[in-house]
Amino acid sequence: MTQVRPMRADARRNYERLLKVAAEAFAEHGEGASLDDIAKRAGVGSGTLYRHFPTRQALLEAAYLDRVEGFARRADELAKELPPGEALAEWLYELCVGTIQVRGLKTLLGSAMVDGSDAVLTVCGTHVRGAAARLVAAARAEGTLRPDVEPIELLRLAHGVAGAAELADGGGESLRRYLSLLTEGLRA
Amino acid sequence: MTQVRPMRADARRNYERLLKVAAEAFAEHGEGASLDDIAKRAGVGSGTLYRHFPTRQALLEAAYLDRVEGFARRADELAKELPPGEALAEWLYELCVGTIQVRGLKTLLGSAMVDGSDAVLTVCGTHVRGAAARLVAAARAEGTLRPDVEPIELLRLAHGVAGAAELADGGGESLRRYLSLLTEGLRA
DNA sequence: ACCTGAACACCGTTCAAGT
DNA sequence: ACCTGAACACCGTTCAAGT
Repeated sequence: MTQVRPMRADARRNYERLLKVAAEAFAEHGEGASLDDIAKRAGVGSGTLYRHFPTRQALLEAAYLDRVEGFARRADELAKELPPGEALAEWLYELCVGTIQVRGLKTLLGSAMVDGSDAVLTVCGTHVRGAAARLVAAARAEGTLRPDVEPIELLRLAHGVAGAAELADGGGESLRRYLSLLTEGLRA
Repeated sequence: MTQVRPMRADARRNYERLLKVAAEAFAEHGEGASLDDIAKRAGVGSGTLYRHFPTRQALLEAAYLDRVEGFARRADELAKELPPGEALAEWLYELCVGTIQVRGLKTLLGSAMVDGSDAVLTVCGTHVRGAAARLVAAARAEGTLRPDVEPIELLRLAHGVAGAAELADGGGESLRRYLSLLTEGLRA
């Protein structure tokens, strides 16, 4: 393990300002938000932004890390409050709401669900996959979930359903309906 | 109805070259393909591109119109060959394959499925919604499809599932599985 | 009527100069 | 060690000048 030296005071200040501004900007303008604009709003040269976050993806991940951790914690909360099947359903619902409401989070969560060799060990991916795995295991043991469905598949399908609901009403009532269509199936 | 005067010969030539080049460019680089590049490759000034297609969306729609019409025709073919439920399933599958394989088509089909007041009467939307409506009506009459599912909902869900499959393996084997999970449901 | 391409505004990214 | 901001390349869009 490499030692992480503490940042210089000004660097740390810039880093945190960037994170805060970036979270706002991505939420407002989506994942395509202007990086130059983020640097300016944070009162920082554009080079500084690139020093801290070499790619847009890195900034996106850092900006929403706490939110993603929130989802992971929420999974365990729900697991205590509800029977496994309902906990899983509710968690997926809340995940979808976040996906739809916070522009930029969709891309981030999506990239945590791709089967690309490198993206698998992304911090964000670890959190969300872990949480899903715990909920799925419980629901399986309870016997309410098809035993052949993998956690990651569930995450991807929910991600897709969030997209479908977005097409319908930009995240209004249809989300709950579409999620229930997924769990119930389409057969007569 | 407004009379459509025939285009001047050079205009028509440019129009068609633009369509051809645009279809290639969108397929290769996705919906974000450089418009300037498309104009150059078509041997045309950038202003000419904007004259014919005032928005990127307009160009996208024109470039893939024949493909979308192809999907509509395919729906009727399948309706003759297969029992209604299977025809619907197969059509949705093929639609998803197109969505995944031809970059740019995803955005176009997606915009044909949004519930935005203006997008409803888009040419592309009319085609694809009409085809879905016919297949759904038959499957409903046959009794294999939940009677409360609207055609447009099915299109949106399939679109979402295509996205999910894209996350999995970029459009390989998982598409069939995810579509069947949707139709079968997730319950044990 | 239609086309061209220069002009403008904007953005991402790099890097030499500064502290 | 870190920051700044000018510089470069690229892109979308408009519009005056041309045929």
